[in-house]
Amino acid sequence: MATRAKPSSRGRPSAEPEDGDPGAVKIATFNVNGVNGRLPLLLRWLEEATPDIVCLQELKAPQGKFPLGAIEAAGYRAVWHGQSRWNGVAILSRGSEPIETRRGLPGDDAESDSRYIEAAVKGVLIGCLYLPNGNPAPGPKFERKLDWFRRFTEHAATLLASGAPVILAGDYNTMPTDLDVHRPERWTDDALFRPEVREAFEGLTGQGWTDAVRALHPGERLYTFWDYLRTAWERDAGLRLDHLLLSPNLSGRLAAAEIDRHVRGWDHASDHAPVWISLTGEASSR
DNA sequence: ATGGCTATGAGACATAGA
Repeated sequence: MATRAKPSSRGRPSAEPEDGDPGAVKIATFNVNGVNGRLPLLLRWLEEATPDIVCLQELKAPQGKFPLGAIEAAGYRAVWHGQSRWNGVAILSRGSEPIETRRGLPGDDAESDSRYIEAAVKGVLIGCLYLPNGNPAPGPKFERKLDWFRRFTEHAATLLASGAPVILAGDYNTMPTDLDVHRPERWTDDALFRPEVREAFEGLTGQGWTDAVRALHPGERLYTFWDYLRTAWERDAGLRLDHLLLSPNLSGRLAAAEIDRHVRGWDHASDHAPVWISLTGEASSR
């Protein structure tokens, strides 16, 4: 391992919730950057972390090439929305069947990328998203990102109005604040950090959603992504792009929120690390 | 630093990622 990498400093292997709450639920999001190429690492992490619910992004696999057999052998059922070569999202549930409630956003058409899937899992509604990157900005790709963000925000409002307990988890391709960027002054014109995108994120959370990781780590510099280029991992030159947003009726159950940084240091890693939260069981509300 | 790396599917490279 290179000199300054600190994969275990904040990133000890994720543990079960330590409060002895039998109803606790652990929910994770992980941009795997290729679910088949990453399968051994994904299975290793699932066995170590034992999340109850997992949102995956960037499957980079068509619908028929999702590795369902290996996922089921690891104890998970799954729904997924594949696409050849790029994008692709999935929701995994340990020991129970996710009940798919939607694939794609309102306003998508037959040509749209596979970037959203939604399912009822273990008493919560899970929206799993992969928001467009948007670079280069400005330009048509950036406009498509903003349009996707706008339609997603409209859908999020509909979900809130339903009164259901909802978690919107995935790769938002958005650094919400300066604390989420290694060198913010270098990113001001980038599609991941431009004011329009940060404002879109603020508009979304302004509906009442809780950015779970930030809520439990205020003021802390946090990253979930480290580029393969320029020894970004070894220099800890990262970005926080992967977020779990909680509806107001879930925020009181938030018990832990962590980034499994050490997974980024494993051989053949994704450029993203898994991010997870745990919710207390409903019976043990505090 | 329009540089560097990694993934996919097609086809002996192109394209996207962030």
